[in-house]
Amino acid sequence: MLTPSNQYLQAVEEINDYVNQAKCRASVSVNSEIMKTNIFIGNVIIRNSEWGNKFVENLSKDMKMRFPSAKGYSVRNLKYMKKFAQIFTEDDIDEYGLGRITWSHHQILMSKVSNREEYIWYLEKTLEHKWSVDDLTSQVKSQLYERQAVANKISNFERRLPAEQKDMVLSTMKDPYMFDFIDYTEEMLETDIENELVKNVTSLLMELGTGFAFMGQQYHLEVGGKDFYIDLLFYNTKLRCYVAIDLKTGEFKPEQAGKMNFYLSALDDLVKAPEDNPSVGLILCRDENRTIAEYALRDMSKPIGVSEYHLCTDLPLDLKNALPAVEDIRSRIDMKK
DNA sequence: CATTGAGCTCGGCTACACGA
DNA sequence: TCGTGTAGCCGAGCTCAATG
Repeated sequence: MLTPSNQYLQAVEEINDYVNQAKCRASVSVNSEIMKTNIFIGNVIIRNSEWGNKFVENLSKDMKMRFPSAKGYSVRNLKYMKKFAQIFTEDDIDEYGLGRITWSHHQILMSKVSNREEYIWYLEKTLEHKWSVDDLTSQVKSQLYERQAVANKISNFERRLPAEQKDMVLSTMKDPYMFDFIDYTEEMLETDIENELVKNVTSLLMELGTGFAFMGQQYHLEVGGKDFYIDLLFYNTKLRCYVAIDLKTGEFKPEQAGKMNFYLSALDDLVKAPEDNPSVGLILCRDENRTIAEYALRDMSKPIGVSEYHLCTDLPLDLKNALPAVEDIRSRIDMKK
């Protein structure tokens, strides 16, 4: 076989890119037409349905009779169309790229998100991170919007990071973080929680957000002949910087900010490459005292943020009591044997 | 060819809203 | 107040494409 020349490979690549883009444009345009149709049907429903006239139910039956092979005329779906038309107009399809996510994504957003701004925020995140319907469902359930977009986060990023990095870091940071994937018991120490997080590193990275790569647990730094260890160290490929995480089981204490400041100085000197952005620190605690945290961060020279994290046991007490105990379930299983 | 995952549609259950 | 309509939530089952 002939060795393909660079020019040949380039030509193949060029065609490949064009075809892929064309496929993508075609599916977006087909999907946009579906959205357009859904808004149209939705508007017809809005105009005609009155309380008690069973318009949606009858329409569903008739459409199914007229188009026996067509799907999507269930009562439930017609109601989604009605809701869709109440939220968006035809012009919004292009403006917000409504055709770039599937109807199932829209169903999730319609059923779980009440305000339009939040809806559009999730839509943009879905496109950005290429979330599947299930990904989107779990992100909406974890109230990502409240935690990431509207949360009043505690940090000194505003003053300690260059403008172009600041916004990206702030939009990456969450408050609180949800570590509900680990099995928490009351007697667990910081290191136990940390070990559990590392054990479930896939879930941890998912919760931290896109671009995070795990560098190590108890990351070793040697300064002035002494050993120091960073709880968890990550590199974020989008932010192009190291992210050091310090995990605390109690409430936030001011000295933790000083310690983090020291770690970040060491990290910037010893590990950071010249082309990397300044390293960022994140102190995670069970309870953030906003006033203390804001004071403590004010005079730190390095960019540091403070967030709370929640574990699965942070359930309201009455809910916790309503759940059966492990022994309870076990005894019932034994009974069945 | 079997398996797996994503997307899609549907129906059951339930709580709430409406109006006679 | 009560019967009926509406909407939300969740799981089942299906298709289709990718993968080994």
